Amino acid sequence: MEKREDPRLDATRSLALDAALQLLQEEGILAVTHGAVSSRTGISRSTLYRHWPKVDALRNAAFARAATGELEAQPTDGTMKADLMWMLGYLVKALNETPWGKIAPQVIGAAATDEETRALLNKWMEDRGKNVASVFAAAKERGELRDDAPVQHLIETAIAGPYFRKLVAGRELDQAWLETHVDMICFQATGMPKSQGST
Amino acid sequence: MEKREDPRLDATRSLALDAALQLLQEEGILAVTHGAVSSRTGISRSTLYRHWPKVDALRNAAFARAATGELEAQPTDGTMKADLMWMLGYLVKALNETPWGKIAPQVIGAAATDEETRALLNKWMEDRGKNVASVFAAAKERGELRDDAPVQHLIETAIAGPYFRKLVAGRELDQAWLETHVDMICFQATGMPKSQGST
DNA sequence: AGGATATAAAACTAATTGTATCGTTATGCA
DNA sequence: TGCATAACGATACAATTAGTTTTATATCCT
Repeated sequence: MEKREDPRLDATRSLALDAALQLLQEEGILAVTHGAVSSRTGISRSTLYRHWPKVDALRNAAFARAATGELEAQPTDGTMKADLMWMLGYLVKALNETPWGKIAPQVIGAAATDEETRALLNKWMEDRGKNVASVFAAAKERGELRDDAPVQHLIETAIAGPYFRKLVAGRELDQAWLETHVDMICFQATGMPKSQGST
Repeated sequence: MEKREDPRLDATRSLALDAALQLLQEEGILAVTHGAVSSRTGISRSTLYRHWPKVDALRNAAFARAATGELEAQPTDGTMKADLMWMLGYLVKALNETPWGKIAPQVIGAAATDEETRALLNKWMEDRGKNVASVFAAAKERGELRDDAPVQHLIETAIAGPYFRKLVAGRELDQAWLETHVDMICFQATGMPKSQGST
């Protein structure tokens, strides 16, 4: 009995947010305005205002658009090093190659003054935390972890590395760096200087 | 032979930037406008425009204002743990208690689209890196480091921890967390599960 | 087919950015 | 001390942007 949603609504939303995300990446958050999106899409300004009555709503929607579709169910076999390489490699790839990597700094900036953006960022971070936590859980199962390994802190550190390097320090994330990072985490977790490689 | 600078110039700059920084902390970067600063200070809008012809220039100046006066020459004696606790404690304090902590997320956001802001942030990060590097250098001198300790990576990790936790993840930096963090770095650097404490 | 609703077009207000002009006042230097 | 310089204040103005309102047209669901 539920009425079907008018397909025009979603068509407009989708078209508008694609353009908004593009603007966001190319010219920054300040360039995301109803007028600019209208110009790019041909959608009239009044329609855009009906969908997102305030410019902040439009910008938040653009942020949210970039934060979707990143998760995937995935392998958890082999050594902790292999698992971490995969999981953090996934994160690195997201930062290097998806819109999220380009706009995350601006999300961080906006989160400082906008509750909704803060919530979006928290959710994203929480999801990353769960991903990495699952790797540690599997490693514990296998008995790879030393007894007093500070697991919570290591999870945070594992994620902090790529984020800080790319977004705050503005340096590059390549495969060599990632392996150094993962080796560090593994050493910390297992107490063993080097696990067997998996370049 | 150099002409003395008109003291009114610096008085205006100082008064205006104090207000700008205040606005930045209270309402975010978008609230920093010539009009708003004029209202707070009584300085006329035309004068502000003479000092900072574009709003970006004003905002960058406000950022720069927050990034000054943080460095200090300081002790480098005792164990690496003590040194790190001091050095990173200093960083934590800056993030928790100075304007920089409040505005850094917005600096990160602005750095994504503004060259000048990026340069400011890079400079800040570089200075932090040097601080922490000096601690490692002293530790090496003392023979505390294990041979294959990934020093560069550890420096980055030491700084990444507080920054990520506070600015990206939005969580709190307290003394207990800091000690966990420092213990982790020390373990990594020395290979010893726990150095002697210095809470 | 017909009612409901999404979109388009346009006019309008208010705020903000930035420029330009002019008179006033304080400063530095001879 | 006096005077040229230049910093400041006031005002008016143009251009852009955010946001509202109204009316007409096109599209969808039942």
